[in-house]
Amino acid sequence: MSALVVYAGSGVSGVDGKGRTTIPAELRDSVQQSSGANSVCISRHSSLPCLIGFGGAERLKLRADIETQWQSAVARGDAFDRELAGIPASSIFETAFEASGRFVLSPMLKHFGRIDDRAFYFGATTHFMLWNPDVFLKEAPAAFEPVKDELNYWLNEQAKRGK
Amino acid sequence: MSALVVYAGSGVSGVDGKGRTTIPAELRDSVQQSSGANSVCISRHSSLPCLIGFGGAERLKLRADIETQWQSAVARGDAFDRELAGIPASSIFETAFEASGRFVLSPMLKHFGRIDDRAFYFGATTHFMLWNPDVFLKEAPAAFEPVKDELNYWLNEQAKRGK
DNA sequence: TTTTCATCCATGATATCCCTTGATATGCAG
DNA sequence: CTGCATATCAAGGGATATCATGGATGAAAA
Repeated sequence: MSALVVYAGSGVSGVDGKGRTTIPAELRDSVQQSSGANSVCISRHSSLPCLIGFGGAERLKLRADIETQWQSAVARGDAFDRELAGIPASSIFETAFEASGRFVLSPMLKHFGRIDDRAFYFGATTHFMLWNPDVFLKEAPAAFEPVKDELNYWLNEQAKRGK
Repeated sequence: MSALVVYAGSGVSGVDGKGRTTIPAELRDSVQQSSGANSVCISRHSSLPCLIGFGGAERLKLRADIETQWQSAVARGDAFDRELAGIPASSIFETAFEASGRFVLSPMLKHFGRIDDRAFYFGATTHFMLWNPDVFLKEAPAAFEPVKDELNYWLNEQAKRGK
């Protein structure tokens, strides 16, 4: 484990009545390499109405980063509240996914990620994001403009194949 | 791997019903030398209706760069948004090609690159470009004028050989 | 018992791999 | 230079694996 991986690729996946959703294959491979197992970490985004996901190595990295921030703050003589800094990472949920890449989105994650019956997955190099497609098109910041093109492509494809 | 190479040479290659296309031999050698493997990165161009390509493992380098930037930002006490920094690299697609140099252009890349049943490849030193021949002749900026001559040469050759 | 939840199996559609083929390029001997 | 054998090229086709998803099974909780 602990390999440096790249999260890339995108796709729209369904979310069924049980909250089950499938991570697109390309992203799933990255998550597996990062975790060394069939396990994915999902977390609320700190400011945007979406979820973020990554493998186990990234989670450990977040922990290590806090130590680094603390040490360099001390070295500069700045204040750094390690307790506060650790709170965001505490809402990361790690769940197992089956061989097919499918896992259960808890009702709470669905709530905070505003996920309904479809999820738009896309890699962002160091992690991946999970949006409600409608919310993404309407509310994602300008920096995501090229990714909106991708989503529109997928929605078009799905429409062509009859829903 | 990771050698400094020059992408040069040009050619027109077919794109079959499965989206399969062959990188011309000369360019393929550069890609192999650059990546040390049978892997190529393809990406949308940021402003032109074409695709750009280069050796594989480039994405991994971008990820490593982001980590480096993050670390030095932390050391200086600066802010660094790792999430946003990862977005541009997310639209680079890495794919393996077979020994013959053939790989699959995903439907999405075909869409954004406006590729139909033929692809015009040409080296541009630091990378190579991939155009729909018709689009290239009609819409490429003036700077590509000399390259248009090359394309016309290839199209002439193909016409002579029937088809 | 009834419900809940995770694991396992089933399925149709699609993509990936590998072998083949015809055309062209290259090397070498006569 | 000519002729032939070999290597390499681009492209086609088909068996097989993988994808995403729907549903069934079975164990533990309510």
